[in-house]
Amino acid sequence: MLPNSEKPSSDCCSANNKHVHDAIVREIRKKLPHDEELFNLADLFKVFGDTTRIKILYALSESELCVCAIAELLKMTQSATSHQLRVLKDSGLVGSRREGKTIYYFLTDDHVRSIISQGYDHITEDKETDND
Amino acid sequence: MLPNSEKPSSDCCSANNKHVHDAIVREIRKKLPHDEELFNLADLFKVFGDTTRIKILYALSESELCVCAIAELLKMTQSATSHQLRVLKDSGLVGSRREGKTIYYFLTDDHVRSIISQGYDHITEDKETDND
DNA sequence: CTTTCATATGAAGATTTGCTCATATGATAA
DNA sequence: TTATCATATGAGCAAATCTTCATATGAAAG
Repeated sequence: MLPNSEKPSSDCCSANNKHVHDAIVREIRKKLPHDEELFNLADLFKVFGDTTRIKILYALSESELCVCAIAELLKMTQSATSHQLRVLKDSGLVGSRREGKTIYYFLTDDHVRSIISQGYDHITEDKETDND
Repeated sequence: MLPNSEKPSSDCCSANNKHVHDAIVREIRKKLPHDEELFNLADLFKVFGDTTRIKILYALSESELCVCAIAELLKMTQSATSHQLRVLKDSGLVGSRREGKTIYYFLTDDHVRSIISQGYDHITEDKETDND
């Protein structure tokens, strides 16, 4: 939290009063990560932001799987599955391993499990925030 | 992990061999959360999957802020900011509080901080997974 | 080599998303 | 009440996204 002297003031936003919260804005801007990092962060979460991919990640957290098993699990085309696996692999969340003609996918680290787990905690808490 | 008897077999996917991994698929399907939960989970992460919203969440993790302060911080329109705040509020990640004409937004719980923090950990690890 | 099988990929179409613009709402001041 | 200020919201457009279809690649079997 910011020191008291910089607490938001209620008269704000009119052209001549804009400087009132300029101080706070500057203060917070200093603390924000750089745009590139924020962009990468958003990009990472974007990967989690799709039901198909979440399902794949969940499945892979149980066992490594070949593409056709995943496709069958998702009841989706092999093609669609493969496209999504590419997204997951590009993001570094999953890796792959060849065994003959088959290619197995697996989670590369435990961040995936913990991120999903935190998200799961959030949605399973039925906490209503009725601030209107 | 699945018991050894259910480990993926390398001959899979041909029409007559499909049953080979049917057992694994069934096993994993039992362990997956219901579609609705997975959908909600993806929806939650979708909220984090945008640079603007990540920036807002990061900012609010420092201090509650009024809309115009956030808009100024993001160098974005008041309208665009307000639209995104609505998304954040609908997802339950932020709440709002009125003080005169001004409306202050704030984080509703610490899941936001921990989820972002986990994501940040992931992207700042320069771990190359070169499994092709 | 040729065929088959498991997977990958490019193009295309439908849907979703994030911003802008104009306007609405709701609280305060005059 | 009327004017003003902070914020909210609906419509519309451009860009991103996800799936399908057709086809390409690459390994193993014949």
